Amino acid sequence: MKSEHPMTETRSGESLLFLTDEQLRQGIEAMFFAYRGFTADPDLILTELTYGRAHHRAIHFIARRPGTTVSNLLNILGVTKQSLNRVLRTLIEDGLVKSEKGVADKRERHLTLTADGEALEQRLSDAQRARMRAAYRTAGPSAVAGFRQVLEAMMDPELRRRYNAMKETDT
Amino acid sequence: MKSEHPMTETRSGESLLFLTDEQLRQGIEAMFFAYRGFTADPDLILTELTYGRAHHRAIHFIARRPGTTVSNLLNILGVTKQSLNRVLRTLIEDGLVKSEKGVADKRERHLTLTADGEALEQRLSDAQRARMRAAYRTAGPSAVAGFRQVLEAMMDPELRRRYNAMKETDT
DNA sequence: TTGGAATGTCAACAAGGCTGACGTATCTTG
DNA sequence: CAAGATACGTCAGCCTTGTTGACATTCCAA
Repeated sequence: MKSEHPMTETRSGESLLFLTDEQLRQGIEAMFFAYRGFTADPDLILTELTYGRAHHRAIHFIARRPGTTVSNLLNILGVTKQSLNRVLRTLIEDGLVKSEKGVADKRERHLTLTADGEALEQRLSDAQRARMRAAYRTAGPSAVAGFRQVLEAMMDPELRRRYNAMKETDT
Repeated sequence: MKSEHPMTETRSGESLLFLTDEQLRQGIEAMFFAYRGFTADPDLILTELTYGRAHHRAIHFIARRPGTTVSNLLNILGVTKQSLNRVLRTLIEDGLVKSEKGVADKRERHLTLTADGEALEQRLSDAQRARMRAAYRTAGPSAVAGFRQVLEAMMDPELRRRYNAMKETDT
């Protein structure tokens, strides 16, 4: 079970090299280390404001879908409403997010960023995009395409659906 | 600033499409959603054992580097020794990890998995690899190469160094 | 009019980060 | 050999962010 020759090829010329346990393990570690880098820059900004990643996530998706409802946000973020509510409350108190009763359905709360909220969102996403941009530049366009394909294939179906819905409906 | 034509090409035929803010934002969201999938399967197993991701990370890197020291693990994981120690203590108490005084340097503790620890490590990494393998199959070999390139470019230099060191020295 | 959906909120708890302070072996170096 | 540095463990306390459970309010829709 230990060392099947790594250069084994199948009939159709499709390499199996990248499916060895060792290759998969390297992919796993790459995800682990890369995710640390992915969050490192925004985290610095958030810490100095005594916010956390949860605040960032809320701000990100409110920015992406201005006027979104609480329950929609709950579905995207995959946390309990109590957890989200704690974060939203501080953001609203601090004047970064505005919560407005729905017009069609007055039970719903529609969330939007205030001017201050947008300013912070810009700071955070600029920081995060800078690293992403550098990585994209280093790796090149075709690597980026592959990167996106693998990530998408790794998502749970329901989240993949949401992810693609987010892409399609352009703001 | 809003809608530069997305198909703009530069002199060398290098597409800038993948560097637009919108493309970068999609990459950011892809990372977010994919990481959820990435951790979902091991999390299920861990929860039923009343362990968390912190335990998984420790187990993973001890498995990868049997006999590694506490301080090496601290550097890889990027947490405080108090935090790591809390996790290690439970793993040792539960008989999954063995901690032994160093021979050359008796201050050091060398960590290895017990048979039970290896069994759990197998369960966890099988679950995580299954999803990774499926994603790799779906996306194909060249996508996988790109995936790895972008992730590596996204890491902090110090972590990239550790990541590559981990690859080179084959167990 | 009534059931259920959407939302908010209180309380209590746990995991897993963090800092700070200390203690104890054990190396290493002057 | 003495003194300082290093590796590790641990106690205490704090924070964020997740959880469950219970309950109130508002309002849509059948």
